[in-house]
Amino acid sequence: MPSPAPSSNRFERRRAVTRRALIRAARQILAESGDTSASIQAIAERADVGFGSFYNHFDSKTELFEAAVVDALEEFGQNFDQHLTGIDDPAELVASGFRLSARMADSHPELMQVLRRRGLGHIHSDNGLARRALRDLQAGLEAGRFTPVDPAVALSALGGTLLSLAELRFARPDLDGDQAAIDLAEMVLRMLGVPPSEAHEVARRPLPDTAAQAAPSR
Amino acid sequence: MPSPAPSSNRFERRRAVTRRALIRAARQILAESGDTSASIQAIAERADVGFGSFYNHFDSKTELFEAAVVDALEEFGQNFDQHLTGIDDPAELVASGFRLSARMADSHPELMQVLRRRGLGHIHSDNGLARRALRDLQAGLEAGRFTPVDPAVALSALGGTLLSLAELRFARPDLDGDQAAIDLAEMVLRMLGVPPSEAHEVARRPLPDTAAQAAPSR
DNA sequence: ATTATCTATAGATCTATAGATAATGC
DNA sequence: ATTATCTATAGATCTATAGATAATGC
Repeated sequence: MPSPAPSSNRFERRRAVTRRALIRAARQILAESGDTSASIQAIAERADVGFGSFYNHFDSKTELFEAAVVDALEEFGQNFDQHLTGIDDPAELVASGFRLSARMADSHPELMQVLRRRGLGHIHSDNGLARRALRDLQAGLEAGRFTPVDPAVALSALGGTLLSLAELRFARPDLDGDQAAIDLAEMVLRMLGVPPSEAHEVARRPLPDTAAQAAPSR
Repeated sequence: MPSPAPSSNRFERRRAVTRRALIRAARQILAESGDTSASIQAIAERADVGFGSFYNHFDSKTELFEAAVVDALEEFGQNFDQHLTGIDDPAELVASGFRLSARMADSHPELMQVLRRRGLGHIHSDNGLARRALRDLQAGLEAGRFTPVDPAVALSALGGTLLSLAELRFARPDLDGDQAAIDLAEMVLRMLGVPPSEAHEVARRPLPDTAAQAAPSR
């Protein structure tokens, strides 16, 4: 869906380009104002696509915006894979993912805004971010690193705190974002059952160097 | 705002009735579908109010829906005051509030839906629910019951987990709601720094009997 | 021949306002 | 006399579709 369609003929590729343009426009709108009442005409214009083309790809605006959110969460998840390879300890994975997300408020503001505005409804759906979070949580539960609990409950707690961190960055720009992320990461670890002293240490382990990694793309 | 206007003359009272009718209609819409693109005409009709009256009270739909959310959160907070009087331990207050909220998914579904759909953006604003949460958190921090942290960060974490609990109830109706609330309350206490064994105990203290209290109002 | 995009447009809303109606203040 | 509500409506969108245009498949 986000990839340039590894598929066959030129028709399909052209189609995919139009679809992607629409989704990208929808993502921008979600990030900038979150106002999904923008007219289909305005969206098509922003995507630099003929008005009628919209109906070749989506039946309704709702459908388009849903696809845009899923697309953004997929990219969000891929960012994780890109930056957090090589970390084995589930507790460290969770804490690092948390802190990395906070930094994405600066490095990928569009993704972060989409998460903030639409993430809640996708905590328990299958998408690039939730899928990865659930995987890490389950690994931690099985390894005995976290206190046993229904994985869906753990996922709720993790997702909710992540969303609230995103919101915090916007409601209180005066706070030190990195420090707030560390504090919340430590709290999340305690929440999952990591002993307090250990949570304190794990949440402060150096992050993989984000700057050295691949560019933000697009 | 929610009270019948302790004010003076009949004009003002009539005005307040119309305004309340509009807010109530907006709350219903937020709870039922969350679709804020409902036409002003449809909203006025639902409120059983003349179409043009809308403009006597609000400049835009956005303004109305904002007012509706604040109104709902105020009622949410009042519900807390009603049911949690007499609890002194901040940790128990937080856990009980959490579990009480979960029950409100059944007893006050409209309030819960409004919280779920619009709560995130109000975690750090002054409203009936956040105000009370911040007060309890600060009491716990000052009493040394919670691990020291910026109150705004603690509020974020508490608010985020509460929202995610609301979402969990809808995404996974198969789960035992009370049990999930107890589990999450326990996790929240650990997150705030209450020692694990104590968190386990506090989260399971009997709740004040909700049934015996005053009726849901209106 | 097939398929996607684009332009133009009909019909259906929807918003905001003007002006009439009804109710209260003083 | 003042104020709020209500009804009616003009003007401005907005959606969905029909039909023309352009590009590729075979």
